[in-house]
Amino acid sequence: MPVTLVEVAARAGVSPATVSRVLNGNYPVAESTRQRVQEAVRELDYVVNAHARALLHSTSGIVGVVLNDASDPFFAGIARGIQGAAAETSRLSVICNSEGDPEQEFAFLELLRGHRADAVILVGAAPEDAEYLVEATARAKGMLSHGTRLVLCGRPAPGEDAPGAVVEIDNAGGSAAITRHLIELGHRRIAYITGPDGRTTTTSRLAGFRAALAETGVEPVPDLVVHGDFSRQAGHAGVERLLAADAEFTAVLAANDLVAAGAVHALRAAGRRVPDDVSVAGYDDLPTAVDVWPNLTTVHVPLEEIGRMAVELAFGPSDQDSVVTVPTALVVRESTAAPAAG
Amino acid sequence: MPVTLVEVAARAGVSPATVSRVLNGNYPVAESTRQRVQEAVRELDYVVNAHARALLHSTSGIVGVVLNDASDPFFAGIARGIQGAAAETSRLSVICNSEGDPEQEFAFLELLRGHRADAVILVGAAPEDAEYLVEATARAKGMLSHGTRLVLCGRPAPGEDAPGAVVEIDNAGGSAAITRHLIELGHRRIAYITGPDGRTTTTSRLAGFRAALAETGVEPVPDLVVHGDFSRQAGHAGVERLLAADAEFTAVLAANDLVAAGAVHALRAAGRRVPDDVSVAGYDDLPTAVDVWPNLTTVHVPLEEIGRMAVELAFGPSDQDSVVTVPTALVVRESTAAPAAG
DNA sequence: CTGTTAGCGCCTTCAA
DNA sequence: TTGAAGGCGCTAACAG
Repeated sequence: MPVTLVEVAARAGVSPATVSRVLNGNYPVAESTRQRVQEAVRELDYVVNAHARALLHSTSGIVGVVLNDASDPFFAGIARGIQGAAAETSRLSVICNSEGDPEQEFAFLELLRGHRADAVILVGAAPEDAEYLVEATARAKGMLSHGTRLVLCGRPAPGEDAPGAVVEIDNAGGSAAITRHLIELGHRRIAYITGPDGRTTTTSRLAGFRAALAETGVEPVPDLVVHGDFSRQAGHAGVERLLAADAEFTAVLAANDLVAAGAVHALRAAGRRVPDDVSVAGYDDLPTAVDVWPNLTTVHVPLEEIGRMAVELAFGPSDQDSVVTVPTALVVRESTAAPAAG
Repeated sequence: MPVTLVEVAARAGVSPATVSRVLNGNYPVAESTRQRVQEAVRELDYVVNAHARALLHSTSGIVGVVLNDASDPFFAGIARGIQGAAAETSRLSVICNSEGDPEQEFAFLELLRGHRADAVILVGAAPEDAEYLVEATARAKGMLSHGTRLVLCGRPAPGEDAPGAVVEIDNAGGSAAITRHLIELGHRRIAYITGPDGRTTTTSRLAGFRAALAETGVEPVPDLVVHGDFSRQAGHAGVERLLAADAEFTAVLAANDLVAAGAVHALRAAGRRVPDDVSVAGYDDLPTAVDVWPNLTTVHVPLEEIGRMAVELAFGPSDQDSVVTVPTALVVRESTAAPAAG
């Protein structure tokens, strides 16, 4: 039903080729002809068919983004950066929520390949099991060999031989920094509420925590590490579990700010003051970190910038598959303090 | 560079048409042939070119979503619903952040039209000026006449004659309900921090507030209405302005939860306890509402459901342009209480 | 059941 | 400076 270039040509009394030339502007056309064509375009409200164009160029102007859940503020921040950078170059970003499910992730990859996405950006932690790794690497090679750039964002490369660019977050470093902060304040018994099992982000943040303990000679207490995911509920439940077990701790380090928010909530519900009785620290510096009271001490991760960087890598010179590691920064606010004396 | 159907056909030793039939499965093909074709598809890692297909069908499997900012939890919630519903029918949702700028909004509409989006969903408040209305109505007609369904989501139809389906939120109703809640608690001097000027949502929420005052005979105090936008900063600044002006109020009603969070913050910074000294209420029931302490009394808006509904309207029977109004519900939590005696 | 043909809307030679 | 012709990858007739 939409208007075609031929109709525009007819109306303007020129050939289709001429219309095309006016539209693309990369070819000399007489001023008067150009005027007539542009008028016809306006009158008919014509817009080029992106598909027909994509068919010729075998490029679509589409950037695929696959992430767990775009309504999660972590992903939302990165997606925002991607979308902005993509829009600046007239590209459309297609956001796909995989719900963290590899099946869905692959299904979206397939769909995006069908749409001949110019690039696909995979955002967020990846599963760590071997099966996934093999499959993912194979997929990655498939995309690349079919002309779609692949960028991993917030996850490490699946293996040495896996192609594609990578924007990594210094999770271990940030986690170590915030752990040291707690230790410097005088905390020795620090509880840790983890992210979801078997994801790269969970592992590296936990590793940073442990590294900082080791490095400063603070003895790790296995019972103080409780499992969670990246949700507020996990933080709440984690603290409740610690409390129910009569665990002794003066600080809680959470896998992210959402978890920290839940932890603060549970602590308050149990009558513990934050930070007077227990310090709480988060990760990611999500917008919510300053809604929580007391405002969360956390690790800042430049989400939007990470998204923009991913787009740059996707469309920059692709001579080598670059790996960029984004630094993180400790942000001290109100939720951490020295432990109560005694 | 990607593999084409012809190559698959060559490898399988059949004609392109046969491959097409196997792929689409809507035509009888001998089992043995099918096997051979499928094997070739696998070996070559072939995926149909969605553009070539779209060219034939003049349908693209793309749902365009235009909103202010996908990282804003309000939009994120709706977008999530849209994305889920779209994915269930193998459609790709394309999210475009217009930053609330009509220019950008129109630019995206254009882009999406170029991609022959099957439907476009416009999410969030619309500007109220006449110029925009005219332009928007014209655009809407353009899309429709070119075969793209249009759904407005969280904004009223631009005019009687404007085509397209609409999912409206009962903003005035929810606002009135929460205002009545405050009045019933005993509040008479209620401050109101508005959303951004000249947007439909701002207007209708404010209207609901005023209607409830009128209906219950509480005298409105113009000085207690301060302007804001939908951000935390606005809430903070709004309260600071009220305080600086020595305004007397026992409750603050905010245009949304983000604003309410900022208001709580500013009140606490000024030494006022919430809800003991001042009650605070928000709107939208965003995830953050329960991170704020005290947990926010607010109006629940079923964001994800609204998104799903928009998709249903987009692809449902289009005989008539339906208008659905989504009800809202008061959620009483901890941030509101009776005013201090005296 | 399978192959051949034509054409979706556009752009890019090649000629004029 | 402009027009005519062919083809991008796929599918829907139409034959066989």
